[in-house]
Amino acid sequence: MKGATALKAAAQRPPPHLTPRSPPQLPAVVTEAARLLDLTAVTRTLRPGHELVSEGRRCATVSLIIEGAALRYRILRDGQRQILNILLPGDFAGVVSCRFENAPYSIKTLTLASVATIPLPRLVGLLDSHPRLAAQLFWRSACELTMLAERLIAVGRRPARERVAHFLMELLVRLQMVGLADERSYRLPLTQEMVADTLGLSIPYLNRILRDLRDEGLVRVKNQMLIIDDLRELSAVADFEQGYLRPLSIADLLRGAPTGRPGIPAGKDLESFSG
Amino acid sequence: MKGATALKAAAQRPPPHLTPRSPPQLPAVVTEAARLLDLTAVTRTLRPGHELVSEGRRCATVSLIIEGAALRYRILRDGQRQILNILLPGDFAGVVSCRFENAPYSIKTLTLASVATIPLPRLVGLLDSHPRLAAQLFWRSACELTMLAERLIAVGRRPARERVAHFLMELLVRLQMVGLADERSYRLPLTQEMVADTLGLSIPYLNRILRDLRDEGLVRVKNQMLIIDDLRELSAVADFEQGYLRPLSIADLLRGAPTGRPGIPAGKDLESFSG
DNA sequence: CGCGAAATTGAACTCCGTCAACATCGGTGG
DNA sequence: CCACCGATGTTGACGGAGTTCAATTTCGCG
Repeated sequence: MKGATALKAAAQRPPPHLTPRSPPQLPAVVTEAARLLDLTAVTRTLRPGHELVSEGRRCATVSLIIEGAALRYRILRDGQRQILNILLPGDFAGVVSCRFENAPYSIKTLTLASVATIPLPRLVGLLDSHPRLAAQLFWRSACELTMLAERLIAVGRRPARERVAHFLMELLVRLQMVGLADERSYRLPLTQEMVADTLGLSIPYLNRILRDLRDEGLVRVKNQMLIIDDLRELSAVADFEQGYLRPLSIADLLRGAPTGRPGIPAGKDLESFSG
Repeated sequence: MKGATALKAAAQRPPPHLTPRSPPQLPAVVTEAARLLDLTAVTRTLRPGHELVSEGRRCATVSLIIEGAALRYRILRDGQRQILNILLPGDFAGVVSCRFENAPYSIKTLTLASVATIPLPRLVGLLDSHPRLAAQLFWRSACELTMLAERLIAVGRRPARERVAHFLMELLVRLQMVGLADERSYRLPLTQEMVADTLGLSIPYLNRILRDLRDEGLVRVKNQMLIIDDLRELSAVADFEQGYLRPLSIADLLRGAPTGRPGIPAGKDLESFSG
């Protein structure tokens, strides 16, 4: 699982967790950034629960998630937890945290995961020597900001029910984009506690909402599979507009208008980075 | 107010609104990014309420805030508003929105403001030709993400009172960093409605919290001046750690440990970008 | 089979939103 | 200089969305 070829290998091997329905593809990972990292990063396989970044400590590396998922979160003084985002294949962990003397957040693998880790000084060097990488990462950050903002909107102003529906829809689209979800279902390795901590809700209330949605025939959870029975309705309940997950290609930024349909984000950019 | 020298001029001229107490300084703005933008951007003076970015429309320019303040927000289907962040001098507006066919948010000037606007294609070109600019903007985005994340934590898991205190503290530090606040007071051109929409609270409840804080001798609002009477206590109530507003210098990222104290962020980087 | 984690449900409670009225303030026109 | 007016600030009463606490069940896994 170590070595410089792990990135490419990952694109051909089925992820052990977050098992895909369709042929296991990791589209976003095959890009300039990933290729460059590939040359200098050390790829490891980590068990679930491995702490990639520890709040309060210096974070000196950045990791690209190749397979599996991770959570970025903060524990408050009263013990409550706020999960900030869910990292999927193609996302970076540690970019945020490494800018501070003390990492403001923790990042922990949710599943068995393989990650490519690069020392911070080396990343800085890469940015210096590969201008296009820096620009790509910059533009990617805009998408990451969008996802966070959308979460803030949901937590700040959406009622709990809408919030849950929105979250489930976002996860569907994000997982679809990395080939880990089919048309209307995906594997959800999240406990209800995690979902509650993501959405700023209590566990019992989240559970009730989930039951309501199930009773109304919108979604079901079987094992860890989430099945959306009424996509249209769930999307309506969620007030979900998937546009914010579909950035224009960087090439399109050069023109006044986009070339192709924005629905297909050219599959060229990486996903997002966190931590 | 137009022309290529406006940026430098701004550093010597007192901002008409957001009046500074100490000598009017705009430290963060004097950097590589600002200098480069200076060459190609058009600097304008905008009245309060001018919409820099309109939700749902294509955003084809990015603007650097030189003087004044702006708000980035979303209006929900039921008419509610969530303010995502407050843009201060040194912040960019539109970086996020311009990545999408339809801008996901609106940005509106809060005060009289002067902004340097650059067409998106030109910015893309600059990133291409000036690698260090891209890297700087990339690292800046990490700070922007941190601020958003911190807001999400507050809205998701902090009780209203703590949330308000935290917000007031954050504003204090941010304004101090651009020379617009003194030791424990600043001018706050925000209505209570805006603060409520920032923190996901209702106006009456926010008002009550403000009254409580005032009755307890923690803060006062006179005219539009916010005066913190008990900084220690407010900070404690807020569970406020200002570290997340003080990134390491990019130079420090090259080493395992920082060179100077992180409390002084080398004053070299730009602030944040939004929209 | 048995154990700990996670899911589920109920009941009581409370933080915070909604609604509505009123006060205050800055500006504007007479 | 005063009357007026819309926007903002302030307060009270009430209700409800969501939390807390606690118990029970189910599930995953050894």
